[in-house]
Amino acid sequence: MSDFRELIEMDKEAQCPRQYVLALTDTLNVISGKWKLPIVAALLRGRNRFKDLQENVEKITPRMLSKELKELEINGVLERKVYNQTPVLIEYQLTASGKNFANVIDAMIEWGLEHRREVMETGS
Amino acid sequence: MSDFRELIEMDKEAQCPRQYVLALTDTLNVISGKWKLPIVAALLRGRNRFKDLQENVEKITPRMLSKELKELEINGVLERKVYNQTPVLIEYQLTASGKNFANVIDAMIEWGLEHRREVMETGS
DNA sequence: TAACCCACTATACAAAAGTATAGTAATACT
DNA sequence: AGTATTACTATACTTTTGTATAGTGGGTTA
Repeated sequence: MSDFRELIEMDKEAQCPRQYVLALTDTLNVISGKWKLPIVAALLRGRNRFKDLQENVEKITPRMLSKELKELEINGVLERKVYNQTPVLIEYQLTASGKNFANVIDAMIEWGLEHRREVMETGS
Repeated sequence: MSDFRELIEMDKEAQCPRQYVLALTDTLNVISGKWKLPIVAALLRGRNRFKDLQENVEKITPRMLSKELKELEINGVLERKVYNQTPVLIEYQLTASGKNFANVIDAMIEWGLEHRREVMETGS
């Protein structure tokens, strides 16, 4: 049985263990806001230069892109790599964790699809 | 192979299918903001009256609780049930979809735990 | 040497989200 | 009659988040 479901079966008065709350908070840091998820998705699909991201994440301004990339870097989701060629090449690459985030996106998509089926059926 | 990973393997220039985007958006509607996830978590653990939620979701004001419950109801995540007893009893119960949301929370906790292990190891 | 591309940064502003505090309406309890 | 409980609502405010628009600095190309 999974982590959280296990918890649900526990004593109703018990608190959620601190490490689970921290883990959830970390995950929310990658999801929260308008842009982080689209950026991570774009990087999963291989667009990794600043300009590529500007083009592929619809209507994001350079200010927001810059800001979000910094936060994702701080949170260990991606790495900024500078290649000292001429012209200089800067790439944003997902870390191992960043790549694993596909699992979360997947769970989200699956829930969303199933939810739509449910809503259809029950007519709410 | 999972929905999204499958996509990553596809043509890099292809767009994300619309239904996946919609599904993701639905899921984000349950996650976004400061309070929805704690409320859903509390309901999964069985606290389902307004007052219970006020006590169990730390520091939420009645205004926010009311607002979030309405949105979650509109999105088909929970149902508001009025029992015409005296005194009247009002319960908020997760729908089937709402209960399934434990899967997403689970994926999030798992990613968060694994991410912390990764960050420890690589020392970033 | 002028225009162009890349990768941003700066400033000001607008909109969305959340907080603080108080109040309401229905019923029950003493 | 007065206090308590449940389930909220109303108003005003602050904070956070995101937008618009312009500009910078290094290099490259014509």
